[in-house]
Amino acid sequence: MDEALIYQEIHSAIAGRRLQPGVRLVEDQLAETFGVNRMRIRSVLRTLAHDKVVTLHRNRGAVVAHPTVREAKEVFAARRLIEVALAPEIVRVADDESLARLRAHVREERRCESSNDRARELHASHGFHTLLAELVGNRVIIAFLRELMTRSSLITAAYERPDVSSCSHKAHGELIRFIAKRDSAGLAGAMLQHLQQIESDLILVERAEVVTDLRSIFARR
Amino acid sequence: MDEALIYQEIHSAIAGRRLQPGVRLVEDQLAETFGVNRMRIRSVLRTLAHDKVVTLHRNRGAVVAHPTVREAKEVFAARRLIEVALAPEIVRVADDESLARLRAHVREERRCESSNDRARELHASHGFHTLLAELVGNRVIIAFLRELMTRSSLITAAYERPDVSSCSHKAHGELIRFIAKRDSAGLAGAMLQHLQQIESDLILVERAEVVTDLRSIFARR
DNA sequence: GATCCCAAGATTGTTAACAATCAGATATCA
DNA sequence: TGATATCTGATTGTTAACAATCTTGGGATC
Repeated sequence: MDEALIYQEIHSAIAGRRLQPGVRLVEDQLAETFGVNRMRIRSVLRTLAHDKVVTLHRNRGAVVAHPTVREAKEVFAARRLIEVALAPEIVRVADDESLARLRAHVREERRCESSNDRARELHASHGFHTLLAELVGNRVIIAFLRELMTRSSLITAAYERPDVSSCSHKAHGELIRFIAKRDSAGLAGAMLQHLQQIESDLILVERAEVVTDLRSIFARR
Repeated sequence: MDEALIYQEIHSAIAGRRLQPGVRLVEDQLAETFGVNRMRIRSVLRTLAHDKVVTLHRNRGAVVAHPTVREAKEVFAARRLIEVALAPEIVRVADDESLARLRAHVREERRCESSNDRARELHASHGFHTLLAELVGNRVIIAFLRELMTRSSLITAAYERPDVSSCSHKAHGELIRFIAKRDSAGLAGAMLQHLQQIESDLILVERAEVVTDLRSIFARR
């Protein structure tokens, strides 16, 4: 199995919430799972760590990254900066075909939302933001935004409210309407509001480390 | 020697133009140079490749990356997008101490320019742009900008005009004046112009591969 | 009953040897 | 001479074994 494929596989498992923040990634297990040598896995884990998707602890292996509150805020600030700045570019390049692609994507989002699979729903929602960058076509920006979306997935997994009610496809529909009107200022404003809404749907408060040591919990009794 | 240090060392050698685009990076040589096992080097080279600082060719090793013209244009477009969007943030956070740091940096740039060491001059100039991001303090943005500056170094090394006459410290002085006036629109405009100037100082035309096979050149005679 | 200590097992980190591949040199033939 | 095939050395890719380190569980001690 190719190294790039293993990277993709683990990456999408994390972005798709099949691996939650904090989960340990044991080299031997992964090596056996993908039928490759342990060295391949080590190399992939290094790369993922460089992307802030996993965290490496010396002599103690890799875990799925658990973003700090500060990191979460910085990621969202970066998204606001870049995605809002992208608005004029999007309006500039968007043609009828682009609009059709965007609308098709929102329909897909609605389907995912009604499927009651939160991970799938979020994946579709994030795909919309990446798609906007893809329309502009700058691969550097696309790569940045992909990274930010992956990290957003981790952030959501770590800090999501229990009582979520996102409906981001509605916000996305509004964005499309501004693009169709070629209103870049309106698009920028709506994008800013949308991103602020997403962030405010989180509980960005540092929690105490999840205690796995049951003994210390029940010691009092 | 720590792996992070080796990464830093090679990275700064490339960013500082001591290693030109296209230069081969032989694992054994690097391993001996840094007094470590070859595996360490392999791992570092993978990471550098992921950063687009080196290019890996299967079974043929690593070379210092030689950005394409398209890549160069995309990097500059990304810089315009991000650095211009950063203007309001910079004006918002900049205090007297920030201005002092910026002015000190420009003085350093002037010294470097008079030293007639083009690599050192460029390094100082790039440092100014990174410093602006550092003032804002968002580590995600700082990382993005660092990456963009490194890639800009490679682009300059590959596509610089022979008759350079940058004087970027003058443009930087102008930026500082806008910051001092708290004029974020002016800062944004000046930044855009500055970045366009830098790009137009390059010759962004794809060249034929440098021919190392002298025989094919002199075959006609 | 709580705390400390130590050993065993599990896991990661490192190394050196071997295999596969490529580039350049040499040999072969028209 | 020029084109093609083959060989050789250099370099990269892979593997398995070994070393170092951490975690866990049990027992000794207070």
